[in-house]
Amino acid sequence: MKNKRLTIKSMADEFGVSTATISHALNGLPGVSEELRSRIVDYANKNHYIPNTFGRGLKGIALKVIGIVISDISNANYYCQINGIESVSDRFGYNNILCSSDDNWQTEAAKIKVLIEKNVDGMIIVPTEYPDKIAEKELYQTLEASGIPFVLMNRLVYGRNYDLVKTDNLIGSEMAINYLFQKNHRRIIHLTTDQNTSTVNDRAAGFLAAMEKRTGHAIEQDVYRCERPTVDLAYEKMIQILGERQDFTAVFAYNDTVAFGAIKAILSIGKSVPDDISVIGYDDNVFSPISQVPLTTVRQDNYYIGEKAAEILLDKIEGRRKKTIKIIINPEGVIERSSVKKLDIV
Amino acid sequence: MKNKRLTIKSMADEFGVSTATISHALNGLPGVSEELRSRIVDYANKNHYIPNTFGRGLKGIALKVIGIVISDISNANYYCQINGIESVSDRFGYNNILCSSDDNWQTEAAKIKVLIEKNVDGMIIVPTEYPDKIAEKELYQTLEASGIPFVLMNRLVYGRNYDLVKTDNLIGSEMAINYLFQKNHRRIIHLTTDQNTSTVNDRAAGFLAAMEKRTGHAIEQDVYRCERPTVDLAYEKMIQILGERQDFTAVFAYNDTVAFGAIKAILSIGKSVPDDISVIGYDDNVFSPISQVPLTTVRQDNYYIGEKAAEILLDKIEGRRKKTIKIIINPEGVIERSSVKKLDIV
DNA sequence: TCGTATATATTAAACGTTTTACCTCCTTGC
DNA sequence: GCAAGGAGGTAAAACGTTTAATATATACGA
Repeated sequence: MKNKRLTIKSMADEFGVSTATISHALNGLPGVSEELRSRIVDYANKNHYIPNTFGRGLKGIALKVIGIVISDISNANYYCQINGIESVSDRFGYNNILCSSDDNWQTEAAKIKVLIEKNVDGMIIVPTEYPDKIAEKELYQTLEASGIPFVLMNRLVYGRNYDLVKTDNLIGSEMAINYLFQKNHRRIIHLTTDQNTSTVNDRAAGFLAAMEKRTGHAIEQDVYRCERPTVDLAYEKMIQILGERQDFTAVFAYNDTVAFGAIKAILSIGKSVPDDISVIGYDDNVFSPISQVPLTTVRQDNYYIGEKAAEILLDKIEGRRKKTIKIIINPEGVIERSSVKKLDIV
Repeated sequence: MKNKRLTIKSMADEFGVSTATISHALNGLPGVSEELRSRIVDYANKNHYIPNTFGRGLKGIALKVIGIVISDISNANYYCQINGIESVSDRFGYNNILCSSDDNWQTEAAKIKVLIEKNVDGMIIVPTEYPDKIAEKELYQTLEASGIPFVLMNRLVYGRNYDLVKTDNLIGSEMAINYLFQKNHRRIIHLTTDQNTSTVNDRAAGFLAAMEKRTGHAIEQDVYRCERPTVDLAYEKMIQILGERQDFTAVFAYNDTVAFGAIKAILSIGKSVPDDISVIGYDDNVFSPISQVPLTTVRQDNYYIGEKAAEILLDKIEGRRKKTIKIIINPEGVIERSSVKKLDIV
């Protein structure tokens, strides 16, 4: 009893005309009388005709769909980026399909393959880390072989030269450190994660470079890593750090979520943020203004990043651009709230 | 120079055999010598062959894809539900495509139509409110005509009898009110939103019913609505309320995000939460434990909801279930944190 | 040696669309 | 009265895959 979907052929039978005529009528092509056309169109609407993608796709018609593969939908920042993407894809008449890789490379590879199979017209990918370099190579070869244009967002893939839109995390870190120095902090640690993404690495490298520049020597041991950037794992790591040393006055967190975990840990041992220890985050999460201690953090324009990525992708899809391009956007700066205290000069 | 994708036909030419042989080899069907099969399979792997969905789809082969249309990807709660869905769809070998309607009915209708066009095997939908009832009818007729099974999640569509998985928001509200009464609160207001979804309506109705039960009379005027459930809009509304009256001791918020806005407003006029005014939320957001005032809130098992929705959908897709089913899950209860104070008995 | 399996491969149709080339009628202008 | 052209339509191929039906060669048992 399964509802058989309306097809061009069935309508052709219904009207006693050829499939070509139905197709022409529905697509507004010449060669059909106005009278017949309107009868056909009315019938199609009344019966909720939706063209079969497979039939169309096989004819090589662009379906105007772009696939987005992000690393973690639970991260509120992506929401802005996705909005940015949607604003431009809407403008060009494209639809988006969103997949989350959950920062798992196997999931990512699977989702990308599904998108290739589904013949999306292009992809925007936030690449995850591949511990298995052969699998990574495999995936990108498949992607290239598919001929589907794609743009990387936020993170680059080491050793590969693809289109890319991201912020300059080195500069972002420098902004954070400069801000802390301005507030007279000198002993600063960086709490980040074990992931080997360019974002993580750049923010850590930026931290070390800025410390080097300011103090003449960067201390690798001041960089701490929790397994993944969650509140709970950051909390645990911070507890551990506080057990080992308390000679620092400020924590520069990899992102706001990590900062939340750090703050939770500091408060839990009876210390105050920012009176005892200052914390600065990165990303300007929606919750940062209303978190336990409203968070001072480095802000980047996520909406703009999404827009740019989509623009480049559409240029590629529609043949307006051939050469690969990398867009590196500067962070907007430090948003001041109340998690950093100005110290007296020592 | 666009990379032509590898096709069965091109491989048939390459090997000097028929397309049937290639297809059999690749699909592990009998009728091909082991020697030839392995040469073909090797060649396909080496050249990153990915079968063309359009060709397969046209043959009526299930692609094992389910479409998820949620109302708001920025809402962290959906993340758990999506995880629940993925856990079961993974188990059955299905992939997910995620779309966000942004709580906009036109967007929702557009995305659903794209999913129908793409011939997904099923959908899980968190339906938004349609001010235009004709458009709503239109959409659901199209959906039914498509023959694609779907399950509603979280919210029902008024006047329609579809498969559904949701929690009992009436009971959730009652839990919140009971908890507040236990803490000796008697004068309670409800801050919710203008949206006409079943979730909003049920939580408000639950509030009024519980108040009626406890006090003998429910006061419609104790229900306040901001336009949409965002921190900022809830903040504004709460500021306005506080300007009009301060005769209540507790606020029951529609969800945690609204609660955050309410708390922000109360603090901003120099009052304390919970010492002056208590606030209870709903949803148990990831940020609720670490918000400005750690939030006491009603918790529901979102992962389980996602799982159930996916299970029902897959039963429908694979023909194990015919009749429509509604699963109404009880909320887990109130999670106690520090935004509600126990009052002295008056 | 024949008939019969068996293994291996092919042919051709089918799925739903679009599109090119073609057909038939009717106007119109000369 | 006829050519040219337009309007309204059809036939058939093509896209990439799967699959039922069929073909061929080889091996085997009797």
